[in-house]
Order: sequence, then structure tokens, then C-alpha cells
Amino acid sequence: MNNLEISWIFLEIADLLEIKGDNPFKIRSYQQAARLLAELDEDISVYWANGCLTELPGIGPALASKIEELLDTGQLSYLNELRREVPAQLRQLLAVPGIGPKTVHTIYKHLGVITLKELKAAACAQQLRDLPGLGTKSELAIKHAIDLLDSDRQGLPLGEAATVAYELAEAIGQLPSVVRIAVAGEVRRREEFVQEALLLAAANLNNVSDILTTFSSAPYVRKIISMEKNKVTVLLGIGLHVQLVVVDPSAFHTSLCYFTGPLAHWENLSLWAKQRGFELTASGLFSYNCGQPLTLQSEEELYHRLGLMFIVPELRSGREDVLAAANGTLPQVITPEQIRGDLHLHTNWSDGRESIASLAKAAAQRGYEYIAITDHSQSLKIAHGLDAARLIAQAQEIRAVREQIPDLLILSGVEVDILPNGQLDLPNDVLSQLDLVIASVHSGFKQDQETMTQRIVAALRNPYVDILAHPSGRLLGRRPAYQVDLDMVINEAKLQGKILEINSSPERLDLNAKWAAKAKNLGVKLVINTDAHDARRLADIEYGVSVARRAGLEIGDVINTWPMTKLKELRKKACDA
DNA sequence: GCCGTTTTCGGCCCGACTGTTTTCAGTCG
Repeated sequence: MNNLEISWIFLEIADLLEIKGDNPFKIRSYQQAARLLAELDEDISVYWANGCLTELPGIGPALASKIEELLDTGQLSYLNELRREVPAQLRQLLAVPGIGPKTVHTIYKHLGVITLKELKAAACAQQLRDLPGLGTKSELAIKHAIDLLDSDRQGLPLGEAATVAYELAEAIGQLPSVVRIAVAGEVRRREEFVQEALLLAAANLNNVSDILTTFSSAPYVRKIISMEKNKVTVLLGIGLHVQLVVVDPSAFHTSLCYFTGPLAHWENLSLWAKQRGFELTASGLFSYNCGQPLTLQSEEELYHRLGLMFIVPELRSGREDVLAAANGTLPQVITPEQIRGDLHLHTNWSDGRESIASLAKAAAQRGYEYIAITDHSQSLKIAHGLDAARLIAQAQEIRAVREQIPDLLILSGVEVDILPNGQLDLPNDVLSQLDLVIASVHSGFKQDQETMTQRIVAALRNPYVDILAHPSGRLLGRRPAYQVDLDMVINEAKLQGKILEINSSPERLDLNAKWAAKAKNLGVKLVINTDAHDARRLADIEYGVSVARRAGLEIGDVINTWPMTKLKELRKKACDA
């Protein structure tokens, strides 16, 4: 049982307690402990062994004893009791926007509904409208929300799947018999949702059964779905299927390409190879002339041998990508190393969790040239949004930190709320004093498309706004995008010379690749930001870069691959316009 | 559940919106 697994268990307890209607502060304790565990660098068993579990902030005697029981027995009697009281499957109902714990409780108590499917059936049968506290409007809203979830949700959001996939890969990679390990499939292609994570290991095939057995008993694994001679599929506690395939080292690079997929890409690649006198299979690239497999040093070499530019996984689709690789017309996609700074960051001045200084140091360590501190504005009460006076005070602190870290340019910015009427949450005379203004929507998500679009367009017309953050407002698997005409938004951004954000948080990935590509085609510039609320999340930039790659963005399209001098010119041009 | 210059009990992040009430509970960010 490792940190993340215990973290998931605490999250389950928190959900079940919520549905039960338990003390909200007790629930928060479990949630905070879950977060602590998920982010703890050291293995929790080390704290246990040293008898210092309760020295961790938020871990008291009750939580410590639960952690002990989990580490000791792999079980938790308290959770088992809770599950008897509250079916764990009810948790999935919490994912429906508009349904909270109380409503789940009501629906379960009166109708015995447990699954999403049953909930939808109950809504269709008009059984929800008669429940206490619910009516026809709620019933319709719930039905609508489930429909949106149905069409949106196919698997686990990328961020959750990738975290576990890479951790499992690292563990397998440490086995002495494993020569190479890679994450392939949907995770490698950075699909927004992952149905099955795929790990590929290269090893001497005499050792396969040991590797498969070790993997099957790894942390996270709940049960083995299938086991064959060189592969095993398991189901993780988090609900994700993971397949591990072991191949001979000589077949690693072709197998990696095959298992990265998608199938249409592989088929077109094989066809292309055949037309050029090769046979391409997962086990190797063969020349018809000699019949021997060619020795490949990398997946890149496979593409080059076929006379193609290397196609990054994010761009692999079917026929067009192979043709573009042949014609040399693939975009020169950007890499995480080309990102020079992060322009959307939160600190403990609002709802971030670190000081300006510690975030700035972490950014400097990543080699960034610049960052922008962009905390929330005043109306976002829960996030302790900043009013004008606190922004001025924050600017002072930023100036002080600049002196400590002279190599990093720290911009004084804000993420100002676009209020439901299209006004910004801070007056222009305040915005005009800042180095960077990000605008975004955090309220009134249910406005109709016309109202929402005009609201955002109004914000883009404000001369002091530089960037529109997370333009669609979606949260993957949790909240659909609000109703907005993004074509109009992109057009307005073009007109006003404003920058659209690709929000890298794996919960958002917003804009997505489709809209980012549309923006690029209209000549609108984009920025890849993390929206990080602590230093650890600066690493999320990689997800945003993947969105940009899938969209075919190049250096010229993404402003935070530019040096600051060029950025300033862009800003000046927009202000003069 | 945790925590403590409020120290063994009482506080713990807050306000708007919505749909359901007929004065407010539930949800959300």
C-alpha cells in the first residue's frame, strides 16, 4: 500500500461520509490528508517506521491509526464498515454536475438508486421530481447532465491515468531483467481520456513470467483481468485497466510504435513501408531484399528508414500524418524545453499554496526566464481574491522577491474575473498598473450562449486584458464547457490582438487541440500556462505542450516560447491597437 | 477529523445562485 493508494482510500471515505451527511470538517480532514499523501515525496511507511506520522500537518491520532492499519494489513475496517452503510458505487453520482452529497443521499434513500444508469432511468421515468427538495427543473437538469457525461466520458482523465502509468513503468523498469520500459498507447498519445494504459517492456523472454507476476502484485492492482505468455492486463483500484506487454529487446522500437497506435496510424505506416520494399510488423522492420530485420536504435530511426519525418505521438492519426511526414510538411512541433516562462500562477495571496518566493525559486530551477504572478481578483471570495489594495501590497512583495532572484523576471499580474455582466472585477486604473492581465470566467456558468459569448467578447475588448484563460471552462469528466461560441471568441481575440490560453492543468486542457488549431489558423497567438497553485504543478506544462503539439502549433504561435523583449512588443502593439 | 497566543472545547474559507421552499437547503467555485 503506497501513498497514492492510501490517498484514494481517504478520498473514498470523504465521499462516503459526505453522502452519509457526516460532519463537514471531519470530511475536510480526510480530504486534506488525501492531498498531503498524494503530494508527499517520502514514502509514508518511512514516517510510520519512525513513529512520526502525527508530525505531518493534518494527521492526528485517528488518521495515523488508520494509516497504520492500512500499511500493516492492507485493509481498513472503518472503510469496510462505511461501505456496508453506503454503497461505494454511489460516489459516481457525485460526478454529475448539480448533484451533491445531499441529493445523492435523498435519491438513494427514496429510490434505492446506486448507479448512473439507474439514475438516468429514474430521471426518464420522472421519479426524481417527486422527491423532497427536487422538482421538474432539477430532474431535467440531472438528465441533461448525465447525457453530457455519457458523451464526454470514456475512461479516466489523462492526468490521473498518466500519473499511475508512469509510476508503474518506473517500478517495472527497475527490475534487473527489464532492459527498457516505456508508456505507450493513449497515455503516450496524450489522449484526454484513457481507457487502457499500456506499458511496454523489453526483456529477455526467459524472464517474462517473473516480470508479469511482479507487475500483477504491484501496488494499485485490484485484480488480474487476463494473463498470456508475454502480457498481462490488470484492473487498478482507481478503475483503470493497465496492460503490460513484454517483448524481445530487438523488437522494442517497432513494438513501441505499434502499441502507441492508433491502429489507423500503424496500418498506414505498414502500408507505406510495404510500398517501399519493407515489411513492418510489431516484431521488426524487414527488408524484402535481405529478409533480415533491420537493427533500429530508436523509434525515430524507424520513421527515418521509411523516408519519413518523425511523427510525434500526439500527431499520429491515420493517413494524413504519414503523407505530411513524407512531404516534409509536418509542423515543427514545440517541446517542453522551449517554454521560457509560465504566465498564469497562483500564490498564497489567493488560493495558491506557496509564497511568491518559493514559487519563483521553483520556476527559476526549471530554467524559466520569466513568470507572472496572477492571483484571483476580489469577487472570488473562496479563493481570497485580491482587491486593489492587496494587489498593491503584493506588487511590493514581488519587487522584493525580484531582488532575491535577479535571473528571473517576475511580472505582477492578476487573473481578473469576468463578471456575469461582462464587466471586469477590477477597475481599469488598477489593471493598467499591472504587467499582465489574465481574464477568465469563474461564475455564472449557466448563462446562455449569446450572453456568455458577449460577456467574454466584452472582456477581450478591454484594452488592459492580455490573455483569456481557460476559454471553454470545462473540467475533464466533471464539468462540460459552458455554452460559448468559441469561433466568435477567437475572432474577437484576433481583432483585439489578444492571446488565448492553453491551460495545461490535466483537469482542464483548455483550449483543446481542435480550438487551438483554429486559433492558430486565424493567426491568433496562444500561451501555454499551468495555472499552478503550487510549485509541483509547474510540471503540468508538459500536458499543455502536448495539446499544442496535437494542434500543430509552432514556436511562432506560442508566446511563452519567446524572449521577454518580443513579448513586450506584442503587448505594446495590442495596447496601441 | 485536526488544532491550539481561542489550549482540551469550539472553530475550522465564504458568498452567490438556483430551485425549491414559503423562508431556505443544496451546490458550486
